[in-house]
Amino acid sequence: MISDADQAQAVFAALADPTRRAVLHSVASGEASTATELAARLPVSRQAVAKHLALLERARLVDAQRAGREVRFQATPGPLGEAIEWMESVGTQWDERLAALARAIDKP
Amino acid sequence: MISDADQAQAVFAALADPTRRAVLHSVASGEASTATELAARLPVSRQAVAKHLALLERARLVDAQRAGREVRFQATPGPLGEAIEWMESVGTQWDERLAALARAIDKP
DNA sequence: GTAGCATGCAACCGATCAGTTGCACGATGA
DNA sequence: TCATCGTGCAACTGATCGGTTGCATGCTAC
Repeated sequence: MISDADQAQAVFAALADPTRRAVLHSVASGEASTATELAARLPVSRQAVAKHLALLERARLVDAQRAGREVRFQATPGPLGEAIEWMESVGTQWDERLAALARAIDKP
Repeated sequence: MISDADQAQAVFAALADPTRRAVLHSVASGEASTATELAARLPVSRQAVAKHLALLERARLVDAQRAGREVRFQATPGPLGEAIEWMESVGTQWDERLAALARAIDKP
């Protein structure tokens, strides 16, 4: 089992690469759903796309489904939400810190 | 000028490393705010922390302020929000896709 | 002024990553 | 059946990254 922190980290790592984000975008919008289709749209080889899809699958951002001789991918919504939650929790710490600073300045 | 997409990408790349997330967490919560303080709390050298802080600063997640002979860092809330917006926009594409799929299944 | 502390800069190492090419395997359709 | 197409596996290269050590610089306090 992967912990929430590891899950969020896998999502951030997956989203850090521009090509991978393009792959995810194409899959999420339904423009393409197999490695070959994606490679035709992007300026990289099919193998490069396949590697990105494998990484996205490990991060649980996409899901693979075999259909005959081809493998179709689709986006799964869950993990993105967890990453957003993490970011919001850290952002809240920010805000509290800034609020505390503001209070400290207001009350001398 | 850095575009929004590049900005979001810099944030994701910054958040992909666990040590860097620990650094950001400590800075955001106000536990430590100089490279030396952070290095004392984390199992890495001061230089490693300094590199992480430089990267976080490039991603505009923290802000440096010189105070005499030391440099204090503080978190800046903006870019995290942009990254969240990007994730939510992609997530919305997901949801619309899944909704369309559900409609297609419901209406034969 | 001088010792001490925080920072900055540079070189280096090992690991990981993005990408490629080449080839083998399995399903499909004429 | 056999040519074709999509996929999977493996090896390789170049670049980047996280981390270290060593040394120089600059502020501070006694």
